[in-house]
Amino acid sequence: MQLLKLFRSVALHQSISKAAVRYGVTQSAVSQRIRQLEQKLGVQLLDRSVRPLKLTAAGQVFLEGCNQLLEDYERLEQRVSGCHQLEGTLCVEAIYSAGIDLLSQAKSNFKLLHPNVEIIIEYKHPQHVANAVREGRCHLGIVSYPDRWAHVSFIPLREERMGVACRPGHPLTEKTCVRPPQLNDHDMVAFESSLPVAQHIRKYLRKHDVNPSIDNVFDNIDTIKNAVAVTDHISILPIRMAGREVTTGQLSVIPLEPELLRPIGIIHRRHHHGHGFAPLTQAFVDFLIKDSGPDGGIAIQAELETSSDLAGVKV
Amino acid sequence: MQLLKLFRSVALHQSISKAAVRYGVTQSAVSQRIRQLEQKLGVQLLDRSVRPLKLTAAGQVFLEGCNQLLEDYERLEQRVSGCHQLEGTLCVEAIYSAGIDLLSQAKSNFKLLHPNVEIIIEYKHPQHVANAVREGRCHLGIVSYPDRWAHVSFIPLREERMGVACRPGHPLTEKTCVRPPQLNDHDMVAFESSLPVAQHIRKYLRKHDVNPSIDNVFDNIDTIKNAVAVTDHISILPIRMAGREVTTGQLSVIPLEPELLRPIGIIHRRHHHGHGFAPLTQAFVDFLIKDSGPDGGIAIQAELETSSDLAGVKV
DNA sequence: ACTTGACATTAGTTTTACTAATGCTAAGAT
DNA sequence: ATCTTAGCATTAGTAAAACTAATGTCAAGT
Repeated sequence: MQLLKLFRSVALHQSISKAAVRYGVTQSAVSQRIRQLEQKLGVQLLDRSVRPLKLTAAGQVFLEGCNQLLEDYERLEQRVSGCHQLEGTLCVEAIYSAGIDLLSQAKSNFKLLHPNVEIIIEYKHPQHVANAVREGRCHLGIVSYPDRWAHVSFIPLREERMGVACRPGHPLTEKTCVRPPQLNDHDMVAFESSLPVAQHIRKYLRKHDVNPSIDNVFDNIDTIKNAVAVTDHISILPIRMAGREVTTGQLSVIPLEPELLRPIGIIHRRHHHGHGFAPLTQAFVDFLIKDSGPDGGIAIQAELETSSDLAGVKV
Repeated sequence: MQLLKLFRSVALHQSISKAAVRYGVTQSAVSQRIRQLEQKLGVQLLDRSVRPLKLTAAGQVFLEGCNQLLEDYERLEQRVSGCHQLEGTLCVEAIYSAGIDLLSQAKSNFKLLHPNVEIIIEYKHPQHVANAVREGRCHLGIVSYPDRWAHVSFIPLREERMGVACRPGHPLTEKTCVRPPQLNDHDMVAFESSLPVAQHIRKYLRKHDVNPSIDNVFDNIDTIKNAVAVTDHISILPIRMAGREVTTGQLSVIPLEPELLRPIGIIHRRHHHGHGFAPLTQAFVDFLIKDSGPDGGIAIQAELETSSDLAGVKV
């Protein structure tokens, strides 16, 4: 079953390494497992001689079968488990920037399904979120940049594409995408430098040999958006985060090229020797994973995988 | 997938230990695995408070689903693998008593499916079969009493119920079954004492405190049947082995009670680190397993399990 | 031709599955 | 009612499978 899901993931992404990220394991592990599957079936499923890899004829047939089987199995699981009506209280802490749109919607949808569940969400500085998770003061955390948080497990949710924000009518808006050199020509506002996202952006800029003048730093995305909207300054932020302001005409956002991705995921206390999540927590994690549809990041697309299949990476 | 097959096996046998035998693992392993499945689903599948155990409501639903899924998967496997037309030569050695009826039929049926395959079957003394397998002089061996053959793997096929054979009209034929004490009243012919089956029977007799007079021993079941048919002697042999003689009225066979079972199985060289059977060998093993329907022994019934699922026991 | 991203491969480690031994309990026997 | 037996659970220890980290190889883009 697990193996079928993995294969489906590889097929959908047309990539072994992407599937590996999705499942929180190494590329090597997926490679070996798929190879095993092929051996057992006695057929080549993937054509690895082209990039990106594609399915062989047998692989396509098998993919269809997988989809059917996995769907059937999920249905069976539901039927057998009998819809346990969940109740209880769940505490989640999230970084403001990633969490607010992701979670407020998820929260209300989840409560529609399980009316007796109370969900408490608090928005904090990344470090506070990680601490709260580590010390057991909340069940789950929503953060970016998994590798920064030690002693907790990480479940990837999505990767958000970053773009350049500026006021409408700004000279940059004539471009369809922005390349790093162009950033030198404009003043910027940026995230406060202790935030992981700021470090990530700095690394990107250094890599592409640009050194824009940073006029102001803020620890809060709303302030940044505000500053950009009322001045000629530009800023780099997750494209999706400015969605509302773009539709109301307050901001313009142009994609960066080459693309810069910001991984978002769930962190939780490591659970050992078979003690997984509490049922409520598990259900919410599953919900978030299904909910986090395609975005700038990992195309989760039709993959309706659940967290029980996804190994929490130890970081 | 494997797990679903295991559950199905437990459900069909209404027994964890039977399923364990079927899959060549310990009762403990099956117990743990089923428990795991139940935990993952969050439901009780088996009602263990009664003997023999029975399925809970959820278990029955799940069983149906399993059957459907496994069937679909098998179909998919076939479709994807594309019916490889097998060819080559397969050497099998078998003990005379167990093999002759089992194999001659299997051989012709198998050759119907794979006309380009040559199957060579030789009938030998048990020790010779084991040696041939161990030394790689043949691909497979058919023997009884798995635990006697060291350094090879064993795949269980069936367990044959033993009975008392005598000439028609013999006083014993009035009974519907024979209990050990009654054996004391008649002279016997027996298997040659080096044969595993002879040792097994002796153990049974000792356990039930009978000590019948054994007049003659033979290393050959046909000679025994002959001797029984033309004298007042009785003998203990696998019921199924006298099938033809019973229908033609040459012999009578009455079941022993409590029952005495003789396990029959396939032995083969142990394969390590992932190197399984050659495709042809694998196919024939699968064929034998499906072929060996219900008998006096393990009720394989509707279980269409294949050998790739069955672990070869190391003995 | 060179670089890069993506997959394969290998050796070593962690995790999972299994065994062997023992304990417990329902069903049938005395 | 008490005893026996067959069958499942449980445990600690071991074997096997899965995974990681590091390195090698090759297709596609610069």
